[in-house]
Amino acid sequence: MADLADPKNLVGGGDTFAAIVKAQKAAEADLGFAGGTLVRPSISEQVSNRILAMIKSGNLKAEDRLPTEQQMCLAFGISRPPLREALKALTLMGILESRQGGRYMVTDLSPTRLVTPFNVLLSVPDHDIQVQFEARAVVELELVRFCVERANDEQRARILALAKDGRTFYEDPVGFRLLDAEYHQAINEGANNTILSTISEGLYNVAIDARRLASATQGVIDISVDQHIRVAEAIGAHDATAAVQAYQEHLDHVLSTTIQAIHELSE
Amino acid sequence: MADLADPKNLVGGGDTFAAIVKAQKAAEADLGFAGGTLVRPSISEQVSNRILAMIKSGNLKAEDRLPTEQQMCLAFGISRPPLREALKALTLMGILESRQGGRYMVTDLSPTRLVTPFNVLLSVPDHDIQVQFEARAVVELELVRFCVERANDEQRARILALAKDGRTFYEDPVGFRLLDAEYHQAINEGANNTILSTISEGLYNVAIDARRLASATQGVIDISVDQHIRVAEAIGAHDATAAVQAYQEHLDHVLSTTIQAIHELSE
DNA sequence: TTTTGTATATTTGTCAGACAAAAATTTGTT
DNA sequence: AACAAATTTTTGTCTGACAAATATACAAAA
Repeated sequence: MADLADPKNLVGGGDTFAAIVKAQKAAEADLGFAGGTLVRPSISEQVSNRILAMIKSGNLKAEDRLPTEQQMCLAFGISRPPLREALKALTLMGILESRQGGRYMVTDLSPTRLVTPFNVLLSVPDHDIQVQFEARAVVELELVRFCVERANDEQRARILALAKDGRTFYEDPVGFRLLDAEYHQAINEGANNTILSTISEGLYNVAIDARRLASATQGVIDISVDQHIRVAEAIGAHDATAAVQAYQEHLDHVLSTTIQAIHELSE
Repeated sequence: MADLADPKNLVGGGDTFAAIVKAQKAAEADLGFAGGTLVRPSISEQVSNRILAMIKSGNLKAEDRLPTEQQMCLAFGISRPPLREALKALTLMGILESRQGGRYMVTDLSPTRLVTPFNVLLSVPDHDIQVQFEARAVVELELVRFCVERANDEQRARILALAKDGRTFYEDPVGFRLLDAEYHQAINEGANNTILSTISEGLYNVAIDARRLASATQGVIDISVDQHIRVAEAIGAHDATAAVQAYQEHLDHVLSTTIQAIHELSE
């Protein structure tokens, strides 16, 4: 028990941090917590709500510059720490942005920024690969279908160009993953539904660790590139059925290689 | 160098992207990827991301207690203000909670809690609502289909019972919304895909403000109850086509009444 | 006149120490 | 052993200070 309180054992970074959490959980497992959440809002909470209210009411518009911290402290009648806690919270939510030496600014408030919470939703770990890919199939197949219906010629051309660029990366898994992300993003943009796109990106990021394994396997990239091109060509030809079918094959391929990579890892 | 970040410059050129990727990789290599060194964004943002990463990786689970601020300062090698900025940011996002004198804790991470801080900003124009319902249709129609395939008899019975219970609430909008949430959750459980269920719950909670408006309107609840029952009966009869069709009609109905309610509000 | 480089001032980022308020823990009493 | 009071711990807030990056003003050069 004493070692938990000893600061020397805590220095060194995140791994230590996680160890503390686990040790304390083990030590205090039986200490329950009553659910009575009766709290008066902290100053930082009030301030961030007031700033949000200003944005909602139009007193603060997108791209507006905020007063300096000093002025805001004076205006709200508080000190810097709680003010900064509020500003930082809004910054992390994608509502404000700041640069050292510069001033705080309201972002463009684009829908893409504001649907960020869905990415947090998906950050809850779910190690069931099948469930993950089933969810991806539901969301991404529909995105492909929308893309066939809605993408303009420029977007179609970009998707095809990105698909063909994949040939450059037959021997470069890291580069291919960057291209792959760009390719999927291009399809999402063509589908023109910000919420579904954000969900898709979240699912993609959840699966990225597994993908790192799979894409290092010989021959996986070639097949993926071919499938990307087939999907892109079907999108270019406005053929929804073919695009969806090709994308389904792609997902099946990624799923099977991912499972295989995981099995090989555990041997 | 700003042109590298501009997507437009990637459209036509076949291997433009390849060059950029290689340049980026070279730049990243120069920076040196010593995992422990924290340099680029502000400390509070880095700490926020590291805590989020711990949640994502499972090192921090829902309802876990965090170390004290002092211990975390030592663990991360930083001082209190930036640490508190990070903790407060996560608190306002509904990921952590704190009580003065107590300790920081991870919340239950329920979709409701995570979505609530954001839907202040998500409830504006018509086309956003269209996008929202389109996303709901994609996810929830597939959940209904899965539910038809996978739910056991007990789950089907529960769904039908909840649907019929709705008749009790013809004159009680508040009670009906509670029942409605339970009904949808029952379908989600029957579908047996945790990720899609989480997404569905998140979308449901984003729309709940608008729903409050709509469900206060005369005659809306009766129609919803009828549609709920039709969906439930189709699920009970293992008829996927009928269930999906009935649910689609339900979504269309909710969408139109929601838009109407918003329009009436702005007059 | 326009451009460019430099020096200054402003502003955010981070640190340190201190105290109040609320909760958690320990101690004392019955 | 159970309950109540006192002590300790922990978060919330304040003040002051300095470093780092940026914005600004100004002077010099084309």
